[in-house]
Amino acid sequence: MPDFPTPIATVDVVLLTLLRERLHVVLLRRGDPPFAGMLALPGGYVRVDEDASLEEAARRVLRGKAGLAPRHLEQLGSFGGDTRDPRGWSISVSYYVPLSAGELEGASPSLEAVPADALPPLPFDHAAIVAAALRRLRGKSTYSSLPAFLLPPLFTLAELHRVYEQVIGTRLDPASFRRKVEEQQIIERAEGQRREGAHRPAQLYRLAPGMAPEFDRRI
Amino acid sequence: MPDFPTPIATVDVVLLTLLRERLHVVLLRRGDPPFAGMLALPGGYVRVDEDASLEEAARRVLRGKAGLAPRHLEQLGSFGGDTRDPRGWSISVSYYVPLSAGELEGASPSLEAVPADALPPLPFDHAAIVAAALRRLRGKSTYSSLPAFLLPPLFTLAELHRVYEQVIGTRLDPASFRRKVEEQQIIERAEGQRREGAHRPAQLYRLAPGMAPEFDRRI
DNA sequence: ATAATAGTGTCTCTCAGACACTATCGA
DNA sequence: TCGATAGTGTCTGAGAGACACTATTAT
Repeated sequence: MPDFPTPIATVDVVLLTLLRERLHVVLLRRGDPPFAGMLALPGGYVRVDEDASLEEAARRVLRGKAGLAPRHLEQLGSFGGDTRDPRGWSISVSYYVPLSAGELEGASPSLEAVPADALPPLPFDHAAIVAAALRRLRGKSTYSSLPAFLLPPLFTLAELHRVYEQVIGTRLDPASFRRKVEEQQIIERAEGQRREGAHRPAQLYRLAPGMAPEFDRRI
Repeated sequence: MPDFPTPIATVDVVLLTLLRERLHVVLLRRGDPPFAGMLALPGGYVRVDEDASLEEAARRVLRGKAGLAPRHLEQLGSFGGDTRDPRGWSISVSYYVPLSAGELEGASPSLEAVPADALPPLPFDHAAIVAAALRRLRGKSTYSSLPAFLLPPLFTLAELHRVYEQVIGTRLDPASFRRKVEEQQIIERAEGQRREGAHRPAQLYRLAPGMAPEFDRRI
C-alpha cells in the first residue's frame, strides 16, 4: 500500500434529457459544502466498502441521490487535478446518461432540469464535464442509437427523427433517415400505433434488444 | 475530507507501435510486488505532490519509467474495482500512446515490445485495458490521423497507406486513400523525397501542425 | 530496356439527399 | 372533402472502389 497521500476519488453523472424539444442537463442542488446550495452534477465518493466497480459506484449514486436506474450509462472520462476541488487533489470518474422525460418524472423531485445552452455557473469543473458529455452525445449521435434513449421505450419513427435532428443540430431527410435507421436494425417494430390528431397513425418501434448502440454507417 | 478509506489511484499507459509491419504493445517488466517479474503496462501511482493533473501524472510516469515524451497521449478510460489489484480497491486511469519505431529506439532499453496478437499473461486487468486500447485505435483509425503517429514525423503516402491497412485490417484502394487523405488536409507536403530502390522516389509528408486528429469523413 | 514502386485519370456503381407521391386518420 | 402527419418510390449527383494508365528511378 502507498504510504503517501492519495487523491479523493468521486463519480459524477451528467444526466441528459429532452424537454419541450430542447436538450436539458439535470442537476441537483448541493446540500453539503463545498459549494453548498449550488446546482451541480449528481455525484459522490467512491465507497470502497459498498461499490464493486466504478460503474456500480455511479449506479449507487444515481439510485441514492436521484432515484434513477438508467437504461444506458456510459463512461465519459476522468477529470483529475489539484485545483478542481477545494478539498484537495481529486479525481472525478464521469459518466453520462440519456434519459426520457418519463424516467425523469419518476425520479427524485429535487432534480432540476436546465437547458443545455443556458447552464448556471457550476462548481468544480462540472462545466467542462457537461461540455464533454454534450460533445460526446452529439458526436456519437451520428453513428449510434444513443438519441433513442432520450425517448420512452416505445416511439414512432417521426419522433426518433425529430430527436436526432435536435441533438445533432441539422436537418435530416425523413426518407433517408427511415431507410438508414431500418437498415441498421437497431430498432424493431413494436405492436400498436400511436394515433393523435386528424392524420394517419404512426407505427410504434422499440430499440432492438441486446444490440450494440453503434451503427455501421452514419445516420 | 472523507473519513473513510479511499481507493488506490494509478495511471497506466498502453504504448502501441508498429514493428516489422505488425502492431506491438510495449511492456515493462515489473520490479516490485505485486506481480514482480511479470511484463505489465508502464504505470504508477498518482502523486498528489508531483502531478498537477491526471495527464501530467501519465506523462511523468512515461518520462520516468520509459524515457518517453510522446507526441500523442489520449485518455482511454478508467478501470476500477475491488478485485483488480490484490492491494485493494484501485482505480487505473488509462491512457494510450501511438509510437513510431524511432521513438521506441530512443526510449528506455528495458521496454519490451510484444506482438498485439500474442500477448503474454498480464497482471491486474491489463489484458482488458490493452484490448480496449486496440479496439479504440482500430475504431478511430477509420476517421482520424491516429495511425500517422505510428510513423516517424516524415513519411510517404505509401507508408501511411500501409499503416492504415495494417491497423484497420482491410485493404484500402491506393487512389481513394490518397484522394481522401489529401482532401482532409491533415497531412501536408514536406520538402524532400525518399529514394530507396530502383524506382520513382516518393514525396515526403508530415502531419499538418495544430490539426485535430479527427477527419470529417471515413478513410 | 526493364523492373519496381510512386502517383493519376477515369469508369462505374452505390448510396445519400431531394422531392413528389400515396396512405390514413379526424373533422 | 380537406388538412394533417405517416410513410414510399424514384431521380439524380457525389463520391467510393476498381483498375488501367503514366512517372521516375537504379540497374
